[in-house]
Amino acid sequence: MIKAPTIKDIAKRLNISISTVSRALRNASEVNPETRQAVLKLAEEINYQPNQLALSLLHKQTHSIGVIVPNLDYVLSMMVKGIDEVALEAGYTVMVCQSNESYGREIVNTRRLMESLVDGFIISISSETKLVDHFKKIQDQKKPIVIFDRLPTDLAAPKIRLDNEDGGFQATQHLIEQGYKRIAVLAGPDTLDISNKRVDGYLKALKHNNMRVQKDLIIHCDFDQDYAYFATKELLGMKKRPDAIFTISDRMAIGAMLAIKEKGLQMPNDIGLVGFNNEPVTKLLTPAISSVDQPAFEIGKAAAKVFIEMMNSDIDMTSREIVLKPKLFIRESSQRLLHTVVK
Amino acid sequence: MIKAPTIKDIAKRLNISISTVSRALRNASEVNPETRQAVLKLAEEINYQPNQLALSLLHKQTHSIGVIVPNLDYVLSMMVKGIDEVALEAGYTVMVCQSNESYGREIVNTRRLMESLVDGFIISISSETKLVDHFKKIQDQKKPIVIFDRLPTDLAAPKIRLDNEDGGFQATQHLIEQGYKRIAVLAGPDTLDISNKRVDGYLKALKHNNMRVQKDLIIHCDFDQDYAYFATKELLGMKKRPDAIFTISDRMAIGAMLAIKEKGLQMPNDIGLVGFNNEPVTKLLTPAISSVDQPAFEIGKAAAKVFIEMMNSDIDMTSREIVLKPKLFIRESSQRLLHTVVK
DNA sequence: TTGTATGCGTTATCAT
DNA sequence: ATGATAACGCATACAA
Repeated sequence: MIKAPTIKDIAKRLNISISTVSRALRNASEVNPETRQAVLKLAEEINYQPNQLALSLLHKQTHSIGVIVPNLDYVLSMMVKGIDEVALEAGYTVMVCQSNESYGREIVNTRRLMESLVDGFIISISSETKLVDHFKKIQDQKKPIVIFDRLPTDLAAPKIRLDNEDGGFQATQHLIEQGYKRIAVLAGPDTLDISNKRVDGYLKALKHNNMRVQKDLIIHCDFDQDYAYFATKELLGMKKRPDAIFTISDRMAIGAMLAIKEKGLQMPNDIGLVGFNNEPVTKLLTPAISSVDQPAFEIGKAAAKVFIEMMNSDIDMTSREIVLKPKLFIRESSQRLLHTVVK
Repeated sequence: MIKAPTIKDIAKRLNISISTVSRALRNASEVNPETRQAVLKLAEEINYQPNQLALSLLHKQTHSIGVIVPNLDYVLSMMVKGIDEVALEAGYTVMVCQSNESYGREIVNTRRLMESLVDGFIISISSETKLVDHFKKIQDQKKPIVIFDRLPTDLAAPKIRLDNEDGGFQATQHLIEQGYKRIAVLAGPDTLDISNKRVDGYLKALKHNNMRVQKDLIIHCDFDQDYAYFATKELLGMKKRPDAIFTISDRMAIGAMLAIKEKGLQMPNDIGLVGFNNEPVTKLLTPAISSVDQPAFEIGKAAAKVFIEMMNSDIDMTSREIVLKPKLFIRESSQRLLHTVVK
């Protein structure tokens, strides 16, 4: 390992002081033009790169953001892309760590990022995470945290999220308008707010239409496709089976779809199906699956913008909450009326 | 911003020297047990965290790896997961940056990561990248680079990759065995080795079966689904249209599939289709698409392992090349014989 | 057992 | 216009 050249090396070879070199390099204050030229030339020659570690130590800033996400599925990777976009623009480098939906892993990631380098965090929590002490420790060190997508309870930090309740409402309302009467919902883990909010929207839609809520049509399970498959099999085995299913992710919708096909039921006539996330795959399946689209890229961008703002100002933003609207894309799996009922 | 506590603070409050504090904290050498207890207690109390920046500056190591990928699609995000797994285990933090298939962006990412923090790089190049000067600069600074997935020409670095030629061969050989006679290939950008190698495999299979190569059945286009769609439309408009298509990604296979369906052709009878990557979606489509699976997670793990090895030893590994084997998954889109011909 | 001094690479302050 | 020096937080060789 040959040591990278430093200003000291330049100073030595040019027989001038390191302060002069430093100044010449940064075009600061008064430096003899000839001296500067010489410095610049030599720097170029030996491929001098300032040591950012030293600078960071000096300025107590690394210009990097730690992003912790539970996974890198379609939606989250779009969100990360959004974060990346804005961060890069603002001169920040993004470090992405996956918690793999594990609380322990999330703690490790947090510590590693925290210990070392980042100026702050943009976080979407794992499905296992209930306690947020590891995040509070970050804040104890006065580093900013922005929360996006999945919200923990009990953390004073700006939040950027989808209007999940509205998403659940739109999906359910649509199914109701299509004449479905017994609508089941495959919800995710009940530890997650995105899960619960979408169910809230579902409940709200039922209420809005004076429909009765049936507890046994609300299934909490993992986000996993397989879980959804088995849960759907159960649902379809009921004496009075549901005639529509709203799943809070497209992965789950696919699991449900497999179970439905296996049972020999036709979508949308025998049963309706609406997913969530609007993954590209929904368009490609037969039948194409209706799905609630979320502006993932925009959510990521918004999160990064708030982060940058926090870094650049001292005003308290912990109560800031930005809510973006979802949009339902109606496809074959749920459209059994040619003309949607307009109310 | 309240300043984070340092050993200096501890030393001051305990009226001892910072070196003693330092030693007590790290259980190093001889320290009076009482002194140590006091230090540990206070450190705990004020939530002391060592400043890794200072340590990094001292040791010239950050224990972080810069990973640059063109995007975070299914395969690459699996690979990154593999890298993450091994890196975490070895005490490294992974910084992921996306180049978005842009040469310029890749340079920026490289510089940012390089300038600041990482001990080395694990890289898959963008489709635009032809020159690798920005990578050579890294090596000039004696930081290790491991290349995975997509290989640049002209860079002396260990490489972990799929046997792409074998993948292309398997796919084509299978189509031939199914009796397809005019097999087209939708190749990716001809700047990418993964693209060219898969085509090489295609050519090899044709030759192996004494079939004639037809230049106009080899189409180079973007990895994009839309490009594949239009390219397929062209192919199907030919006087003597192909009776099978091998696409070097599943995204492209989907584009091809849409064009095929639009034309009213049936898979696998009228036309066969084989994709690449074995994305989960291939199983779900109608018909399910045959696809060449790559051990993405394993490739990522292997890349990280080599990286760690490079960090821990001085032996030259630049000529090391690890090649993992793909595996064809045969599904409806290409299987028109009930029993595969065994040769 | 503990303290002092130096260095990691850089910038900023104060002299010269 | 330029140089010397302190400081950032820590580890360590050396001195006591």
